[in-house]
Formats: sequence, structure tokens, C-alpha cells
Amino acid sequence: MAEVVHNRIAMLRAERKVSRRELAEALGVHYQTIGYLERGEFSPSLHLALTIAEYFEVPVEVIFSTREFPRIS
Amino acid sequence: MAEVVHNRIAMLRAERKVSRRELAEALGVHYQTIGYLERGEFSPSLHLALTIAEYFEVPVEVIFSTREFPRIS
DNA sequence: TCTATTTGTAGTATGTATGCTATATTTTGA
DNA sequence: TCAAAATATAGCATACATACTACAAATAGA
Repeated sequence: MAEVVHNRIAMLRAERKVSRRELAEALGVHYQTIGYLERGEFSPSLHLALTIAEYFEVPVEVIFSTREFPRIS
Repeated sequence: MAEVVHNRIAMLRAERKVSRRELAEALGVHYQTIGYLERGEFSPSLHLALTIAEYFEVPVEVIFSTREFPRIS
């Protein structure tokens, strides 16, 4: 498969001013995992994706997409 | 992890009167994969989950949840 | 500027999602 | 009832998600 899923974790994390370590702890994953996700080295499991969406209180589609997110500026 | 994700694929599939083979073909996965998902033997990758939600035209959370879906009848 | 915190990179190990084949069982429709 | 279609079970192979350790580099705060 190796199908890429684009994400906005870094954006949301910056917005909320949360460090990777804090986020990782809140999600119960290793802090390096957040780095890998933000850098797009792999996409999260569905379970982790649901947990992340719940943490940020947004629908999954707001954070994850099979298509690239539009650039901001 | 082995974290379980509950899903309503079978329900939606029945509702739309689509066979596993048809769904699998539309999604581009092996038809046995749908069987494994419906039986809860594993959960889909995030990419596949997003594709399934798109296919059924509902948000991911309508089909997938970290918590058990309430029984219907 | 110095230090602490954060982030990046690398490498190993494990579990699981998925593909695929084959066969058995169940369901459906003519 | 019989045949075709759908579903279940099983087993093997591969790729990838994640944990974890260690260290380097960058950033931020005092």
C-alpha cells in the first residue's frame, strides 16, 4: 500500500502550543511517534487517528486526508 | 497496541445492498479484507478508513469508533 | 551566552494490516 | 432442490506502524 495520508498535526499542535512530548503523553504514544507523523514518515493507525481527533476536538477529516491540504499563506 | 476499533461497515454495506466483493473492488482492496474488517479481526489503516468513509459519504466517526457502537434494536 | 528543552536522525525489534490462495460453509435465487 | 454467489476459515508472505534507545542539532529562555 504505502498510501500517504496527509495531516495537520503540527499546525494544530502549534495552535494549541503543545509540545510533541506533551501531546505524545496525552495520547499514550512514544514522543518520537509524533515526530514521525508530523514529518509524514508514516501515517497513524486508525485508532491513533481517532484518538488524536478526539484530543483536538475536531473531526478526523479536519486533521487527516488522502489528498494534500491546501497551503495556508 | 492491538487497540480495537469498532466499525459499522457491515451495517452500511447491508443498507446500500452492496456485496463485499463489490465494496472491495470499489475500494481497491482484496475482498477478504472486508470480511476481516467486518468481523473485527483487525482495523483498517487510516488511509483505508478515509476511503471507506468517502465511499459511503459519511464522516469517519460514523463508521469507526474507539468505543463500542450502541446496539440497534 | 549558557543551559534546558525541543526536534531531527538513525537503527533495531515487534506486531499487525493487507494481499493472496485454497477450501469449506452458508445463503440466495431460479 | 440445485446451482451460483456470498461468506468464513486458514495459512503464508510482506510492508508498515510503533516502541525504544541514543545522539546530534536547533531553538528558546534565563
